[in-house]
Amino acid sequence: MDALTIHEAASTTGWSARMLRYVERAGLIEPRRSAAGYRLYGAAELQQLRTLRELLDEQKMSITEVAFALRLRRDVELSAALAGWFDAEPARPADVPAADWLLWEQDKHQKLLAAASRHANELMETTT
Amino acid sequence: MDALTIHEAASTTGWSARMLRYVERAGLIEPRRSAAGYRLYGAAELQQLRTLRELLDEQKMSITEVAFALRLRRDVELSAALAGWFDAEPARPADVPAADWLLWEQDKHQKLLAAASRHANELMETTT
DNA sequence: GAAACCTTGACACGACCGTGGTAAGGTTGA
DNA sequence: TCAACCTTACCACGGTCGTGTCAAGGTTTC
Repeated sequence: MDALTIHEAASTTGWSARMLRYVERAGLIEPRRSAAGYRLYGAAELQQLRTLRELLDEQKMSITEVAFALRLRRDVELSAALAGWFDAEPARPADVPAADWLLWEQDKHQKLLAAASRHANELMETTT
Repeated sequence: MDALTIHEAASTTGWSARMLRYVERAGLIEPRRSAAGYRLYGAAELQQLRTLRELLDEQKMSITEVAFALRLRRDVELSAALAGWFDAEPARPADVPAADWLLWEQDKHQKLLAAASRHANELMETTT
């Protein structure tokens, strides 16, 4: 059997069944389903549920914030857009001549995109 | 003068003065202050305000989400904790022998931390 | 076939988010 | 000096988050 139903998983992890469904809808932990549609929590999911609780407590985060971090990690375009905004105006290094600014920016974004897609590829490889 | 007061900045960027204060409290755009405490928006801040609006629209994000992304980028411990959680259980590559798992994880985290602090250093250099 | 599970969907409710407004008071400039 | 700004600190209000509960119906087990 080696997989728990939702209330069993709830009582061994300290979450409520309601919250397990909520965590699933947030995209954080999606257990496999039985033929009839019952959620089946394996050892991996149980462990993730326990560490998720620690993560939320210790880092003072919310479930939606973890979900957003997940979105950030998956959506390369999004993280590139954010990185671009953060790295923009606030204090462009005075030693970079203004004419080179655009190129500098473009190069940085290029590197960032390359790194991001490299990471995405790694994920693909490890999960298949 | 070359710096705008809050209502001027508001009308040229399309935000409301109220929202400029809100964006500031979120830690996203913190204009310098005059001797009397008036907010002074320079060209950099105005540009960031305009691009922030595009960022929110195009990527369908909220101000608090951008604020969280900023926190992520600044708090290395936080991003390491998140990366650790994401990379944990879900599907550890079967080809990596279980005994090597811990080392593999540690190495990955080490690289991540190195990259993060490298990035932090870059930020330091460019902003000083 | 009945008890004890599971499913999704809905209502509820306090807390916070995104906004606007207003009040009480300090600053600036003609 | 006085109008037109600015500041912070509140009240308000619809929307979403985190959480519980309940209803209507399918599944598993004895």
